[in-house]
Amino acid sequence: MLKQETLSKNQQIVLDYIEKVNEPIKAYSILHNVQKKGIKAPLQVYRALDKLVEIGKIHKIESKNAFVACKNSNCQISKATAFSICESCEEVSEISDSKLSKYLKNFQDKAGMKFNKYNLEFFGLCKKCSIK
Amino acid sequence: MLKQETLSKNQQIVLDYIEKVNEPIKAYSILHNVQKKGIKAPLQVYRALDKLVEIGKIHKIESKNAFVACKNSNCQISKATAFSICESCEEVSEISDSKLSKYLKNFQDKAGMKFNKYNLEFFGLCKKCSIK
DNA sequence: TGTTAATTGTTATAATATAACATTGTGTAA
DNA sequence: TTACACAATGTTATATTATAACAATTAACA
Ligand SMILES: [Zn+2]
Ligand SMILES: [Zn+2]
Ligand SMILES: [Zn+2]
Ligand SMILES: [Zn+2]
Repeated sequence: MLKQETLSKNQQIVLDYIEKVNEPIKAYSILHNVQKKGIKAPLQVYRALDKLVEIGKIHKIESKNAFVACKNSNCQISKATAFSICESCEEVSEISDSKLSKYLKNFQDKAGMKFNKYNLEFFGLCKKCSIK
Repeated sequence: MLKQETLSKNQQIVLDYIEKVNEPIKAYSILHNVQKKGIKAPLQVYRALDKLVEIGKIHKIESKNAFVACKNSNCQISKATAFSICESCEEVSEISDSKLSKYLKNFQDKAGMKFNKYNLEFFGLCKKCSIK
């Protein structure tokens, strides 16, 4: 079987919504907002989320248990993600920095262990919030 | 009031247990294991965990919702953490690499945003598992 | 077309975490 | 010492996040 190139109905509904809101959103919030489209149960949302994460269309912000659309055409496999998170207004943005990703992809620990995947979450104050 | 230098009873019980098991452990698993010490409710565990994270005695492994004792005397404030996680055996270890931490502490995003805190989780196969 | 795997639908439940409120302990200063 | 402020505790209930189990349907392929 070939790798799917089109999303299934529920996957598309969930992705459309996540792309529309354009900020990290939680699973049950997605559920409430797509019920009019016929998705009724948490599992339908979680299954779509799992697949969308797997194919790199969305990422999970682990520290928030929230999901956000990928903004970086380079990370379609979702194996190398970095985010900045404002501790005041909660704004999250995906970092796309080739130097950083190169550095991290090549990182080895002291035992020589290499990694095929990483997730990095930075916390600080965004521009808006640091002026206040 | 001076900053506390001794842990409270529940904080000490929880920390003792986490240090003893020496691997990431989940809150409810901690609860089950410290009930004989008089801790009866989830909140008692979560409150201790919150404090221990805050003072850097333990860290939360976000991708696993688990807690692990700090192995790195340099990160007592818990603001710069990095872990390696084996995708096969689930082994987790804290990375202490001054080059890496220096690089990340000084990282700025393209908008010039600087960060006072980060958490990095690497995934791969540990030495044992990559031989198999 | 028959076969396999992916997706869906549905109900129930597990696992993780916090709200709310009353009580007790502990350090500090008048 | 006593009174105050704050940290920590105890307790019950509930909120939030996520998965188990199983039946039915749909899509891709040989
Ligand atoms: Zn991305
Ligand atoms: Zn902000
Ligand atoms: Zn540490
Ligand atoms: Zn391993």
